[in-house]
Amino acid sequence: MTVRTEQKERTRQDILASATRLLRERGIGGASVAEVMKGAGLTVGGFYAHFESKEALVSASLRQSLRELWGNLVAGAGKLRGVEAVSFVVRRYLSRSHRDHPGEGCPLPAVVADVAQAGEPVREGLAHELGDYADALAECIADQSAPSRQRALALLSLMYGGLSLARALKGTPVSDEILKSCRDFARQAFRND
Amino acid sequence: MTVRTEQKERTRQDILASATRLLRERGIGGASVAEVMKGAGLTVGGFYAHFESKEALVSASLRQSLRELWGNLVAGAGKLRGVEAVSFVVRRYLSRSHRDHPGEGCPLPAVVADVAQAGEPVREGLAHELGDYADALAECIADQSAPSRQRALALLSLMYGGLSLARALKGTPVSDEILKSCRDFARQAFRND
DNA sequence: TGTACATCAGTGAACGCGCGTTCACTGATGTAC
DNA sequence: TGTACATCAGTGAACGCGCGTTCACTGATGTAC
Repeated sequence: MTVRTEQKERTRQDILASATRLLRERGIGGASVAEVMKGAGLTVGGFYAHFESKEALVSASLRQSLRELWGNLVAGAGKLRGVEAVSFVVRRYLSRSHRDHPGEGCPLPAVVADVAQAGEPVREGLAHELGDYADALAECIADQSAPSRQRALALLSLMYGGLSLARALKGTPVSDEILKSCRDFARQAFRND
Repeated sequence: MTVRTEQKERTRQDILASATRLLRERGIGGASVAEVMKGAGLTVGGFYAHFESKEALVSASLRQSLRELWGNLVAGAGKLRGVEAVSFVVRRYLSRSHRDHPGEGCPLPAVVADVAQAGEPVREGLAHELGDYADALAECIADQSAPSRQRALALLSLMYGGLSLARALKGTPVSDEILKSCRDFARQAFRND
């Protein structure tokens, strides 16, 4: 019994991992159920024994990968505070490496436009989560002054926007320019904190 | 002869206008050729007499609506310079009204993710155009110091990012927070210019 | 230990649907004489 | 001015395709006696 359910849980995680990679690389439309299952070494028919629908899969994948990415980012900053924490975070998030490997990075650029079209529950879920990341980031980037959720939200928007545009313009000189400009802009804004 | 071609050109503009509205509201996937034609009061079959493919339509629509939006934005700032120009631009672009009426606003949030998946020509086209807007914006937001394309690119990323996230979270308190945070962040960053 | 049965994770063909694109056709407009 | 023909913008049915989802089935694993 437990052996069976353990095996099934492992399979579920395989599907989730495959979905997460494909979602980040190609977006919701580009990650078909059949390809997700293929990526997990399975065939399409078995999918609905693990998830109620594609929407449920997307929702689960998004929550997990967002939490992982932003958790790592804030944890990675460690004891750094103020402009040093900002510098660390943008150097990682707004890096050419992050731009060039969407499959292992932030899922937001691939899904935000679709979320805007999605139902209220999805949007509320993401809102709640982004709020949490903003609070964590606020504490991390605060120095002498009090943590500012407002400035964290703006920094988050700048990072997301810069990465998304840089990816859309990948292969052109402007793409690199955008990454660098956003990194510098963020550092400068937090310099006198 | 000219009467015929004039009529046809007018029809082409109708199709383009319908496409532009649908593209901004629903993105590339959500704007089917049939619906675009219906929006122009036509039926689907006639489409290919005006555009070579859906991709060509998207490309033409994107170019036109981007140019219109950013042209208006910079022109609207008029003689304002420095932080006052920044303030004007973000008050317009990062407004609740802009967030709530995608059909008449910036097309970037609806298409950027798809552009990242598109071919090199599309990406290069957008890169060239964004570079131009950045240069125009740089001149507009410069004060005593020299125009800085770098800071314009970062401001552009912040605006795009903030609007996109605010739209994805529409209907939640975080959405309003993001708009305000980004406006304030931009103004503060250009205050000592 | 061996046999008969129950369970259930995963298979793969099939479904209905909407998409981009094609094409034979229509009918109003313009041209030739 | 009137008639026969040519042009061509737009119609609407049809195509092939990939999608999300369903379902009858398979075969390995676990249970009962």
